Amino acid sequence: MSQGHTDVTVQAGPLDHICPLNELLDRISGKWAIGILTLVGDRGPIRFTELERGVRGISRRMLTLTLRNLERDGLLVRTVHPTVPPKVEYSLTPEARELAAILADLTDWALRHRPQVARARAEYDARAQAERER
Amino acid sequence: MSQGHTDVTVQAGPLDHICPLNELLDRISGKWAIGILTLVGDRGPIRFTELERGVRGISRRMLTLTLRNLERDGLLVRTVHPTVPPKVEYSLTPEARELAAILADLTDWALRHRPQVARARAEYDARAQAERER
DNA sequence: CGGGATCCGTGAAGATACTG
DNA sequence: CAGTATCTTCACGGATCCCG
Repeated sequence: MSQGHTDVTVQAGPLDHICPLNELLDRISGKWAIGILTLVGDRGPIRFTELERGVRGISRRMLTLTLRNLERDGLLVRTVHPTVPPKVEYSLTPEARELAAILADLTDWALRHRPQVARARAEYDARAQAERER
Repeated sequence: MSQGHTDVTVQAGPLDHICPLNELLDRISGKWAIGILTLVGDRGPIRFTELERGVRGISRRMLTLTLRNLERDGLLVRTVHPTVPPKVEYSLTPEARELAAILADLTDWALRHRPQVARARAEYDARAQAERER
């Protein structure tokens, strides 16, 4: 599964900080991109306000910015219906649908391992605390 | 690694819907976590300096910080060999191995779609430019 | 309704120097 | 070798107001 994928080390060309890992990170990092992609994937074509309600805690500004970036990268399609009041819908491009599937796996992983991670964190903090008191 | 606290209500209620998505993001966001997990997964037990060379562009400080966070979350195991000079090796925990497989899929996606994303970005920027000049 | 513009705080990340 | 310690910078993201 993790067989054929690329080497992170990429044999030392001086230009190789163009590593695709960082490009990927620029795409899905930020607090909101994954959540938005997931939601758009689940709810099909979805309106701005629906997204705003669906992604808990996001501000109008960050929703707009994240949508623009995803659109710019060719992951989202923005469709404007010239009605009044305006109606704008967002949907995934085919490539983004592939990505959304992987992100679903990620979310699944997070769900399954949530308790273990919480426990590990508590133990680590407890040990760190104990050492500080020695 | 979330910054400005969205600070959800302290009360436990129906509004307490803190989806695991954000927890996941805290875990793998940051510029370096994915790269490190991938590299540790590929190279098995790996030493600090090897990581420093393998992850291009990372500073000593950020490597340390990211390693500590991953260890704290129970994704990495840090093994100290009390030799001289010191030797420290990092390896994945079983849960992290699952995660690394998914991250490999992600990296794969990034590789496969790199050209399309670049093209989409160029087109978007061109259109934006054209509009600004109208 | 679906944004854009602006101001601002804060944490992520860089640079540099030192250490057991 | 494998880290700490400090200082600084920067851009992410929140809050607020405005607009077609």
